Amino acid sequence: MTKRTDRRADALSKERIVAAAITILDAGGEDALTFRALAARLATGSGAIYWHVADKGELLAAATDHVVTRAMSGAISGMGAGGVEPRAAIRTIALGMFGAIDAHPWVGAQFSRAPWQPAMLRVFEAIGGRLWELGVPEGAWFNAWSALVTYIFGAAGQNAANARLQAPGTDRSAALADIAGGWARLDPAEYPFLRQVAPQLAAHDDRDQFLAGIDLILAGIGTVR
Amino acid sequence: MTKRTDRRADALSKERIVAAAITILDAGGEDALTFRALAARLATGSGAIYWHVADKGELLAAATDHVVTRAMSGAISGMGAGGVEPRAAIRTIALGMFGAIDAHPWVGAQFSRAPWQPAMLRVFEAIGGRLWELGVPEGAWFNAWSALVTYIFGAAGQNAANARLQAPGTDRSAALADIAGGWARLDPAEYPFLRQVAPQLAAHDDRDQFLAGIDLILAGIGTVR
DNA sequence: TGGATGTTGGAACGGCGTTCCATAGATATT
DNA sequence: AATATCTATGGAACGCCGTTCCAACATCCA
Repeated sequence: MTKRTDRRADALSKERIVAAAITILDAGGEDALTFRALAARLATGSGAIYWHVADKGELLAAATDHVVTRAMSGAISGMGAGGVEPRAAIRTIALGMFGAIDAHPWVGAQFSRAPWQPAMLRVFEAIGGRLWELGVPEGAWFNAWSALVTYIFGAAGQNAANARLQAPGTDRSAALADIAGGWARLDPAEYPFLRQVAPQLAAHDDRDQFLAGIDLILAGIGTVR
Repeated sequence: MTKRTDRRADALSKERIVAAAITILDAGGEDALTFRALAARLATGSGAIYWHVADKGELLAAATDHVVTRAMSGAISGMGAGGVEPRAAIRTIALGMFGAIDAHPWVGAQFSRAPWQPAMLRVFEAIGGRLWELGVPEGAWFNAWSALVTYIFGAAGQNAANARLQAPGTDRSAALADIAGGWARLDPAEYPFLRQVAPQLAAHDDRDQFLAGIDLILAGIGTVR
């Protein structure tokens, strides 16, 4: 019925459409993904795309799912067979998500629009499973899990947002130095703290910063006994 | 020059436009805010609005700034004059942001599009200042501050996203029970953790959950000495 | 009083997501 | 083998969006 033979060598399919969408998203961000651009790239009409995909939301969800799935399997395979210390495993998983969103900033905005996606469940489970291994007491499972997951996706998403709103040409450290410079020039009476940490804002590494947050939460979880 | 007299009793102004925008956003979400709807509500044309506001981005930024400013002053006045335990103060500020985003879910999406807004700086400073009072060692200031701020805005934003994508009529607990039910029916071999915590997902309170995360991070910060 | 200047509001433009539909290719039926 | 049916295609058209343009009006200074 549906797929007895390929009627054309370049037949459309949801997979081909999602792949093209990811290419466009990576190249030009979320605004660049239009059904017209997609149709042009696939040498077809926009109507044909709607035969395989319900709407733009489903397309973005499918693209996100694809990226997250790849990142998760990459992180897991990177850990090899069992025996990894649970805290290290959590860091690896978190970094996997961070890296995926960093490489595909449009994914960051997508989390807020479609949580509970299948690929996300694997991430959720992976984090939760390691908390078990850590010996977190049962009463604290949900809170510990929720804090970690919230932080991971929140931080990665915010990082992607920063990347997204940066002018394409400019480099990150210059933009950051600009903001830090602004902080350093704030009123000392009203903003003593921001003035104080401005140099660290300018110098910080997003990845290290992200991991430091993970470690703080893990340390907090460690106090629950 | 600009404002010697009011030429009309109902003269347009950025304040009136922003107020109308907030009303529309609260009533119908981000999609409902269009320049046509805004013009209709203000009984004018879309062109007139552009005389006071550069574009939709500036309008959303101004609306966000307004809401955050109000929430912050509310949180601060709620604490009375000095002497509040720093951890309690941090919880109050965090809850203020959480409440603001909960009441105006569209604000959640805005953070990612325009961080570094003036109102945000006050929040940033308030959190940082309390870390000082807590006696966090200087080397840990930036990490502790960053983790807290990231968590607060990430969690509040995700919570708003969940609220946003819920059908207007349906109630929260039913939707949550649906998702929890799905978790409970997952493959036990692949998703043991999610099956285990599904009941807690169904029963949890977003606010308590949010605060539990704050407390975990504060506990983690407490281990840095 | 008469330009100059600060505002207004509605028409128009290009682009978007989506729908519609005529049609071609593949399969099923006789 | 001929016909009918169904899957899949691609381009035109619809309504809405953000934004720009501009003719007209209100107010102010000379």
